[in-house]
Amino acid sequence: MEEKRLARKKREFMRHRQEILETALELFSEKGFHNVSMNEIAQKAEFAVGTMYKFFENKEDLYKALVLEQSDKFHRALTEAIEGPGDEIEKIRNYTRAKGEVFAANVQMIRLYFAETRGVSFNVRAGLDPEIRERYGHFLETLASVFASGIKKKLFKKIADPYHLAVALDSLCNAFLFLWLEAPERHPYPEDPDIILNIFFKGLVDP
Amino acid sequence: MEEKRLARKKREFMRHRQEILETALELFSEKGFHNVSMNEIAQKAEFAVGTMYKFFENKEDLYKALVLEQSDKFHRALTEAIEGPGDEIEKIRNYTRAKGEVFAANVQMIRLYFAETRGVSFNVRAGLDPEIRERYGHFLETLASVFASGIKKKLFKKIADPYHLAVALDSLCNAFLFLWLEAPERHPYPEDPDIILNIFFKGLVDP
DNA sequence: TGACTTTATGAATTACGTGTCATATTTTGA
DNA sequence: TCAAAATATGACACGTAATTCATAAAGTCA
Repeated sequence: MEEKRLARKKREFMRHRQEILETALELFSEKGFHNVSMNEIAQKAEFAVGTMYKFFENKEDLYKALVLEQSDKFHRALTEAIEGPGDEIEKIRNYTRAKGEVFAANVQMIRLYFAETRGVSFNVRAGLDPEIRERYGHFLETLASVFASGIKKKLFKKIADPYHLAVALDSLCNAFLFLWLEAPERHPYPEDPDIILNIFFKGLVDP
Repeated sequence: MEEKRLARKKREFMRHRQEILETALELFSEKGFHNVSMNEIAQKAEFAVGTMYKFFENKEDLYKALVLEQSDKFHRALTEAIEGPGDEIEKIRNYTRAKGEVFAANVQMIRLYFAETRGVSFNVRAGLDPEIRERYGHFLETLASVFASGIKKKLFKKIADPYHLAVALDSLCNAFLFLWLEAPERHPYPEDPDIILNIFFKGLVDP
């Protein structure tokens, strides 16, 4: 019974922690790290300020936990998409679709995610960047390997280095996500991944 | 003689103002708006804190002046590139080259510029965004019109809406600039714009 | 239920950064 | 050269927000 009690305690602890993270996500994504106070988070999450520090060492720690957790979710979804079945063209298509879907379903995360992965991370003095960036870099490598094998199989023309292709595709997805974020009704991307695939696959001028 | 003196004073004032802006650029681009104090800028620029307030109303005002000045420089260079001579293909090539050149020559600005144009602007509460964003949006329209006329002349295939093409090209440039920023020796872009043009013009799969 | 342990609370402490202003320094013009 | 005007200075007043901790509340178990 001792164990069960501990387990319940632990579960409860984790649930509370999660509630705080969710609240923090809302606030950080709306206003940015420096424009949100611990008091504000505490109030919105219905805890006392002091209680926050039972869950996280300090504000930066809370922020890091949040970004790591979220980016993990993203990278899992994307990796799954390109490691699923299908040939290389299919994988690229799946990746593009998955990226649109995950982001559309986690709008709040988009700003935060870009702020951290795109190197404009002015939020946390140091320490977060490396972890996130490395994970992001690793993911790009995985995507690059899809292009590499597609080129080997002659499915793709060798118009650029595979890693560069990965970077290019990813950046197109990001750019269209931004458009959509600003004016969802006017832009097609997460709805219709072909917008991106057309540009990427077809090329602008005749050979 | 009265006038001349005023002119010299004015020139000196402007020079000092410029020095402060340059120092602020270094610091902001390295650490971000919130992690740089007025004291720090003052010290590095070799002025007293109080003096800073002779040049700028407050910290936000200084930041705005900086970003506006810099983004102006950028947009002028880019607009020039696409409004210069040559057919549409040439213009796109010029734009891609110019973007690489301007950014390579203003490395410090890159982070700041992206932070503001990409909408991850958590830096300043409000007011700056609209101006910069509008200018950026306007610039994309100009670029889009190049694609539109290229399509009309059948120089380009109509694989996407011209505005989307503009967004796509711009985002490719940005992505490659980031790569270069992280590891200049390993990445080609500002040196060799064809990396981008290949991807953009050729397309990955055969028609 | 009541003594004891664990956890939550939020007022108080502490740290820090902006912006001010009385004073010091420099410039100007006689 | 010197007094008046203009300008620069930086110690400090002030506000804000992170973090702590003495105390209150809740939970545990005999």
